[in-house]
Amino acid sequence: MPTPERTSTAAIIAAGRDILESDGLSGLTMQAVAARVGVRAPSLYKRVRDRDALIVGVVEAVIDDLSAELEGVERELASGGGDSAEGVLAALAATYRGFALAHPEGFRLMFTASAPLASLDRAAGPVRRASAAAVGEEDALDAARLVTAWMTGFLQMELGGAFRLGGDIDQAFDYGLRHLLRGLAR
Amino acid sequence: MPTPERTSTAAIIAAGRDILESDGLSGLTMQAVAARVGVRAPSLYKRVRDRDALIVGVVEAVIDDLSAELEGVERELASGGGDSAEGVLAALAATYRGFALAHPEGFRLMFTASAPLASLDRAAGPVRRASAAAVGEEDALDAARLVTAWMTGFLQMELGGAFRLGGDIDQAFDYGLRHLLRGLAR
DNA sequence: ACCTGAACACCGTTCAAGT
DNA sequence: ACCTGAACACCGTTCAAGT
Repeated sequence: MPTPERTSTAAIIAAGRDILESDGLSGLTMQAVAARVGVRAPSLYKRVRDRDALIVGVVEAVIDDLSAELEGVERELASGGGDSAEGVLAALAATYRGFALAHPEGFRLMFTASAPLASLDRAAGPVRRASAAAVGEEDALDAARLVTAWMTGFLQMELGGAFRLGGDIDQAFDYGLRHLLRGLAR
Repeated sequence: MPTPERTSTAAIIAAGRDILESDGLSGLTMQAVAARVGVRAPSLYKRVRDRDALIVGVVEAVIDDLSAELEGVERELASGGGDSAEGVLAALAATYRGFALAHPEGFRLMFTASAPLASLDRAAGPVRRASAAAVGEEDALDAARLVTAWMTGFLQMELGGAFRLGGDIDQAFDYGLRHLLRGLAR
């Protein structure tokens, strides 16, 4: 006899994201997720293969959100017109940092759990296109990797508390961005 | 009646590092470490508070090794003389990358598990001093953070397979280093 | 003094049985 | 068709009992 579904994959992923941010990766247990969506842990296996697959789903959702934010900035600045490629890169960097500080656990997980290639590709698009505008198509990939690697490493360090030695973090971010763009200028 | 010790903290940490590199963090269990040093899991609690403390000990040992390598490069180039600050930074970056590729799990853990401040401070020394020589004392900390963040992010991405989209990774590293130094040049 | 078996709590996962 | 209790394997951790 058919029974109505009591939850959904989307609800499970959403619950996973909430729990991840509040309790960290170790708190992201099948039982915690099940309790939040109102079923027992074994029922989750109807929708996700195992805990690893759930984590990948969560990471994918996080990356999609980040992509949407970056694409939004890209669109705004394009429609406004008159923005230099450097200005676009600066805006993307600020957005990237804002996202990391707003979703620290999800951001860290992006580089721990292996996300689907398509997600990463989409997220890399805006910086990649702004880099092409700044340095030309030939060096675009290398330049985008330079910018992305710096942002990623900086935020990893900021979130991990590696900047405990002092100094102004906002200023360090600004210094890094300025000198990075200077190194890329043609 | 006193009994001779059958293991030591040093042996436990060393076993932890081996297991970490071969089986990853999830394989680093108390039982696996105990088996490797020849005791039962409960005996480990005589020397380490819990699994988290063991992980911190492993990370500290990894950072100390990295620090020693970086200091070795610093010493060599100083005694050789005639090396520009940029040359020293390039050599340190190559050493940093070599270490990450040789000990990928340990390297990743450096930014996941929170290491003691003193360890991080020591590891940051060589890049910090080379940066001071390159850009002057006032901007040294910001410049060192720019270089370190880029290296860290780049390697995090390389190890995590975020470069699956193609392109030559060695060339991307070289491109990044060159343009970074260009951005820092006075 | 150090080591161990036994025990407990907790988690991931499977599966037969319920509706 | 979906959900659940029961069960199993595995892990971290504690502790009384061994030597």
